[in-house]
Amino acid sequence: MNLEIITKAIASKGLKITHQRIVVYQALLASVIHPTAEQIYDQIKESNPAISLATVYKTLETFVENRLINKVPSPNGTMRYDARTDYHNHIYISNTNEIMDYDDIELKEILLNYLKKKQFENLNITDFKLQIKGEKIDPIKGITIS
Amino acid sequence: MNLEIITKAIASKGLKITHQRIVVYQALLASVIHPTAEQIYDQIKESNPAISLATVYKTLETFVENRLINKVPSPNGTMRYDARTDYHNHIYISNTNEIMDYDDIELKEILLNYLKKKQFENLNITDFKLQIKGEKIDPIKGITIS
DNA sequence: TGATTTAATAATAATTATTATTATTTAGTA
DNA sequence: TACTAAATAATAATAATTATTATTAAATCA
Repeated sequence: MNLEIITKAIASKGLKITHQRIVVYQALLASVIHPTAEQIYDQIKESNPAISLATVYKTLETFVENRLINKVPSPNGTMRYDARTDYHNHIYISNTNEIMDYDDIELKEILLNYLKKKQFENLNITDFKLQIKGEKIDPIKGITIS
Repeated sequence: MNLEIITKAIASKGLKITHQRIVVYQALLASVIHPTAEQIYDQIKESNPAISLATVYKTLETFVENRLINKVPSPNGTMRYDARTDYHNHIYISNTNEIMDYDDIELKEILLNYLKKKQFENLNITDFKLQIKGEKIDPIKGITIS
């Protein structure tokens, strides 16, 4: 991923460009599983052994506060992180513990339409998404993927 | 809530009827906020000071394993519990930290239709729900409810 | 550019939420 | 009623996350 894009994204939120932030953001952008803070830490520590786990947590929280990334609660209770901030949905895969993105403009339209039609008294809707839960099937053996 | 219904529900899963289980299940059924284990513990301990927090956790987990109740991950990372097992959606209210049920047959139909139409390769969908996030509005003052 | 200021980080302690352990108690059943 | 397996209380342990503080680095500005 382009380093310039990364530094610009961080700077655009008025945040200082630091090596740690670049590395954490880069790792999150490169991941497709919606990693935990610890998974990001494990991934970056080989090439950056000086970065501490607490810094990873702090950095991620800073990004979330500045709406550069999103937090995703997962069914097993640990927080996951998502570099995407545009509209999309998630599929939680229970047998691999992955969280995958699910994109479909049609779905977004359907949901927007639906919510517009309905009345929600005294409630200001700030977000909505279809949460799909499923299990990956090994096409040969059936559902046995760990 | 009817004690007989509660004991029957517990027994229907082949679980022993204990005072602790009755009290925990009763408290969950009576709650509309989708409480945490600790909130249930706080609520029941006045009339049942001998029940320990660990028992509340254990009891809830037993209920979840036996599909008598459901676990609901929340945006702030702590687990919430839900006595309902029939199809319904949730609205997470960020300014009060409540989780509310949202029921609509039409929505269920829309989503079922949609998912049936789409192809998900190598994925067995086990659950889906619309996750709505919002904030309660004080009709007089605007959004200021804590 | 170099000094200064302010924010960020590393190291680690502390906290919170949850799970595990084990001795004791209890529910279901013979 | 007594037996046996399961459940509970008390508490220790663990996992995930947050707080603290001394140190370091980035941005500002003279």
